[in-house]
Amino acid sequence: MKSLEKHNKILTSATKVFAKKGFFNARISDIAKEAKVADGTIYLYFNNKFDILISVLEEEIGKIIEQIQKSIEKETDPQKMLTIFVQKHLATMKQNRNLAEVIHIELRQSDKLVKEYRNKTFKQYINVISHIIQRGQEQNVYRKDIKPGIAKRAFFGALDEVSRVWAESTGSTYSLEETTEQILALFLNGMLEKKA
Amino acid sequence: MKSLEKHNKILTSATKVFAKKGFFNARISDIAKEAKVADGTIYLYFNNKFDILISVLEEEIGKIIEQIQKSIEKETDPQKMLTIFVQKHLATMKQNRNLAEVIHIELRQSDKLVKEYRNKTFKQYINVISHIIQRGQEQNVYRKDIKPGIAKRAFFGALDEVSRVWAESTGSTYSLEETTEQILALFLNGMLEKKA
Amino acid sequence: MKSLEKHNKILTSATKVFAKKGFFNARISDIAKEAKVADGTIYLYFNNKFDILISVLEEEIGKIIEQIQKSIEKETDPQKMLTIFVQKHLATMKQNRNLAEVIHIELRQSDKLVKEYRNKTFKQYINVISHIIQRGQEQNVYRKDIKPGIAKRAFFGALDEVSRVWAESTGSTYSLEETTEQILALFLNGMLEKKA
Amino acid sequence: MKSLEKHNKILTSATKVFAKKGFFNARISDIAKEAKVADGTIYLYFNNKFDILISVLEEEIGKIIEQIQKSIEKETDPQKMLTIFVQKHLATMKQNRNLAEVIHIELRQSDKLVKEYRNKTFKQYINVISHIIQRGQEQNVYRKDIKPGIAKRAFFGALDEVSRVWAESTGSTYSLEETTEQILALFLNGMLEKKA
DNA sequence: GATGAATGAGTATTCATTCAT
DNA sequence: GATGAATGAATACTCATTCAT
Repeated sequence: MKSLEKHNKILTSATKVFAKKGFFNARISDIAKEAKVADGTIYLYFNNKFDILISVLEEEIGKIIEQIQKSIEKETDPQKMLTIFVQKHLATMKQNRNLAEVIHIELRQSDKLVKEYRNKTFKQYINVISHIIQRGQEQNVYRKDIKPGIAKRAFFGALDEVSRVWAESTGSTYSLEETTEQILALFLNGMLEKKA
Repeated sequence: MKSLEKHNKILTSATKVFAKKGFFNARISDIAKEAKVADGTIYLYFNNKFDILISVLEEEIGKIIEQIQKSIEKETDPQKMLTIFVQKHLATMKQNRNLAEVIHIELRQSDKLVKEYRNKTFKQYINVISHIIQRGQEQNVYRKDIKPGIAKRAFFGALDEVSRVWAESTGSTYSLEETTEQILALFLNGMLEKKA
Repeated sequence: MKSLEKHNKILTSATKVFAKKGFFNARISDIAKEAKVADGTIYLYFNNKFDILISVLEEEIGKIIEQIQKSIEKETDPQKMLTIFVQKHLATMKQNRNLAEVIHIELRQSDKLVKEYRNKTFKQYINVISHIIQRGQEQNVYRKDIKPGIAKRAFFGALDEVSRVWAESTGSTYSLEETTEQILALFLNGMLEKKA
Repeated sequence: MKSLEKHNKILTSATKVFAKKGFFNARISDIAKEAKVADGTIYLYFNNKFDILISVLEEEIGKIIEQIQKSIEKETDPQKMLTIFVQKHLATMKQNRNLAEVIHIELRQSDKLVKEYRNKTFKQYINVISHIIQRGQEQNVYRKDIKPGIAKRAFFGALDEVSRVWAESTGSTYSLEETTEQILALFLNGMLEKKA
């Protein structure tokens, strides 16, 4: 049974096709061709077209979320945790353009199942940010008047939008290091010039 | 003119339907029913289904962008400009749930025409932010090491994500005033506790 | 709205196609072509392929059953009633070959819905026979040891099988009059030579 | 031979599945699962799905026909022959529900090959009846005005319909003995009360 | 202008059949 | 012989779009 190998091959192919055409414009035959299998073979591994999308979200994004969460758990210093979070998130998005595109586009779908997924696994990811902020506030590193519930969304939104440029642009853009540094500078110190 | 009235009625209905079902799951007959016209009537005002979406983006979002830009142009103080931008943006998104939903979801579409629109009108909107930052930097209000090209995206991303909560949530969330204040505090002063 | 006309046209065409190919081998496009409408048009009048079959059974057979029942209700003499029943049944079956074929073939389907129909409307038809027999027994016309519940089935089965020949055969067969006479003779007098 | 055993196992399983779901709704995998073999194994014993159906008709029904024909051949008295025919036919149908169901349903198929089979083997079976009647007429046991060509069909149709009840019903029905007796009484003596 | 019945291109999915192991 | 993963042809059904009224 070479099942797992083919399962992953289809998932990668689907990610590629979804990234290029979007879920609704993607054809099962496109994915099959990309994965070099017959159309029917796809249905040996997935229940239907939508199941493929959900699997991409669950499995592929799931892996990323897990990785990032793990690398943060080792740290205790909020500053370091936040830095790692930004670095890892942006690095992953820059690395895997197809997956980044799918996250940017398909995760927004108004479909009930997609929303369900978003509300389950994804919020968990965003909450990592608020936990870091809370810990930082307890340690008097972060300002107490910052509300973690709002800040976590602002922070994630910023990362998400910033990384979208990589997925959609073709030419050269800001580098990973530069972007990481700027985001951290922005959120940690703000834009205001410190008055003497 | 009766025509314009119907044109707008269809556009509003389409926005509502797109918000609820998403573009691909929306049926022309859904929009027709919502607008209380016959299916065929829609084709007297729009070329095709996609044209309706583009029109929603162009006209409805266009109006908003124009309004916000106008109210900012009157100001010269970067701090006030930024404050107005945040207030207006969030207020509009909270006011018009349907449109907010369409912006959140459909503006991400991988479709070529949608991307084209985004690259044209939308970037113009985002650039309002970078212009404000640049002006602030010239006036020594904002830090010079902040790169407006990255900051504008981070800023917009934050606003976008923060406002998404209103579109998708059913229960009570953070208020408009609270959110506006927090976003400004975050981006202007950063999260770091100012050491004495 | 020329709805009813087209509805019937599709129903007749479907009956013809079902008769020729059987339900499962019939293609929607076959029916559409036969009815000279587009494939999609069929779905304006029927929910799905199966609904067409059920409609043929319900509407077309329904009409026949109704007709036969009416012409019997006018009579009170069991002998005349039975004669009319046999005549009408066989005449109808000989007249409309396509419908006869569909009744013979598709009414046997193991499908749940078909069974449901059979159990509802069809039994009602068969029970006409047992009622006639009962009345005849009360009037001392028919033998009391005949059980109407079995006899009604034997009677119907005989008619059904006898009429199948017309639907399936291409050459000449027994005439309507001949067959009617024989069936009546058989069931009324039996095959046994009356001993003096 | 192990092969023959498996051949029969598949045939029995197919009969069961066909009886339950009907030929078109039956899946090869259903039959394979029922027979506890792999899907591919079936194709070592049969050419295709349709071949299985034909084989069920040919082999399974063939055996029954042969048995009944044999038990009749021993007799010379038309009355006894007819009695045996009815007894055996009904007994077999009541005994083997699955096969009875397949005969009732699938033998009606409009498929060319099925029709061919019916026209070949099956008519031979029905003709047993007409031969008995003819013999009875020669011996002055049966009335001369009965046309064996029509009567054989009426007779078979009656048996067929009467036995269908057993295949489809779940509750209690008329017993085998009762039904046999009634059918014979009906066809031999008719329904008419003998006037003194 | 407005209607909505009619159109027919387009596609996800099924499942009989094959064949490498 | 036996397996069951892989194949890909086949088709019911949908829905954007048209056009006669």
